[in-house]
Amino acid sequence: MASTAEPHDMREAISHLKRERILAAAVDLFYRQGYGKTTLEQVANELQVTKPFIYAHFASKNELLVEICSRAIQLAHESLNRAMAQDASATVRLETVVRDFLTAVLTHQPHAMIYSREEKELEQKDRDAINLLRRGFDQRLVELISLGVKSGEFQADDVQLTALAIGGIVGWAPVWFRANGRLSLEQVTAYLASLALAMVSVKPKSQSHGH
Amino acid sequence: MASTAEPHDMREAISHLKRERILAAAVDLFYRQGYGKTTLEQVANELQVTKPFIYAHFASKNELLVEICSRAIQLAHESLNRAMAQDASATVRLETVVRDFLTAVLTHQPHAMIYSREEKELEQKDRDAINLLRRGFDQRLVELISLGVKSGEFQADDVQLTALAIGGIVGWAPVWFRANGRLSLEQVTAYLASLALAMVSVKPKSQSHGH
DNA sequence: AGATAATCATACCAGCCAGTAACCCCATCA
DNA sequence: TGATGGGGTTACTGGCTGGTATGATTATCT
Repeated sequence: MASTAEPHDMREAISHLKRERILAAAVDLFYRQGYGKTTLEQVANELQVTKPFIYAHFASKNELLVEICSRAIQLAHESLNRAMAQDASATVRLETVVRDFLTAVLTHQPHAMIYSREEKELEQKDRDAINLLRRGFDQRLVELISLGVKSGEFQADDVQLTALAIGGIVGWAPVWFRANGRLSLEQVTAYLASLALAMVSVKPKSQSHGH
Repeated sequence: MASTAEPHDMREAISHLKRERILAAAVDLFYRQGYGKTTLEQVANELQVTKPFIYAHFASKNELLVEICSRAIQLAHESLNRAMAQDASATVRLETVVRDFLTAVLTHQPHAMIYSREEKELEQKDRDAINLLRRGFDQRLVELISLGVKSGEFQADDVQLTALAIGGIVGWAPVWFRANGRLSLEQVTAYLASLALAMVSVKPKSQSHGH
């Protein structure tokens, strides 16, 4: 009787594992080829299985995309929540937010790219739900910058535009970042965060950004 | 006999006009629905014609996309050339480059968005040709910033990353910009240009950004 | 071991849509 | 008014691919 519980957990764990594998393969192919040019058979081949295997775990090709995009946003939001949770000056918090958020989108670069590229391929309702989250990011950034302006730490004539500009630096990073490039992920995020601070007129604490 | 020349010009002009109309309709639909979800019949409907009409002017659906993406880049490059041509300080030139470039991508917002979204849908060689141009933009920005650093106008520990950050502000703008939004295009470009200058530690000439 | 059930492959279907072939209409000329 | 031809439509095809019905294969339980 004690043995009946474990197999059930096992089943669940295996099923979960398979879902993850499928998603990983899909992410890889969608990232490299684009959603439209990727067939489910290619995804299956990558896993050495066949199409029905995928349909045993996902209802449709579109569901794969939805799951990938949702995760992209969730990851971003989690990092945002962590960064915002700390109780510190607006300067420190903005620096942390940019760094953490950049870390999230760059460590999950394919997810981020797929989301921004294939957004239009989603069903309407999925788009709406996801875009709501995006609005949230910009909104929180606005609030944070406003806070810094009020406290006298920041200087910004237009907090909205400033937030969007910072969003641009972050959102564009997955386009050009290469994991094995000249600079490490930490160096990139640190430097870009300092640039974000410069946009709100925070003088860089003249520290080298390492090498 | 003098009448034979004009009709030929006419023919050409008409053919050109038709191409432009087709492209305009395609841009509109690709922008709103995405390339993958848009059928050529929809494009034809938009123009009150039928599919073969399109094929009389374009060899394939893909050729439409290539043309649109090429134009996006060409427009950007032209504005870049104009801005770089002037003989002025690095500060003035960077300000102009960012403004002009932003103006280009925002006045042709759909082109810019289609290009960045559907890049993967292009044939390999088209992608290569177009991406070559993009590299050029970043490269020129790097050179310009380096120039400003040498002249003492700018301060930037890493000119490459700084250029990419500016590229991010510009490249991301079409994502959120709304033509009938709170701020005019001129206000947006002016403000974002000032933010770009702030990133290279150029103090804003404390001027209001208008309303 | 034999029944049962879950899992995945084989084999297939159906619809959508890019691209085409054949025709038609109308303007322009003789 | 009849011939010519180019521009456009109607009507079609063919292949690709998302999705599925069926069956083989293997694990699980009695």
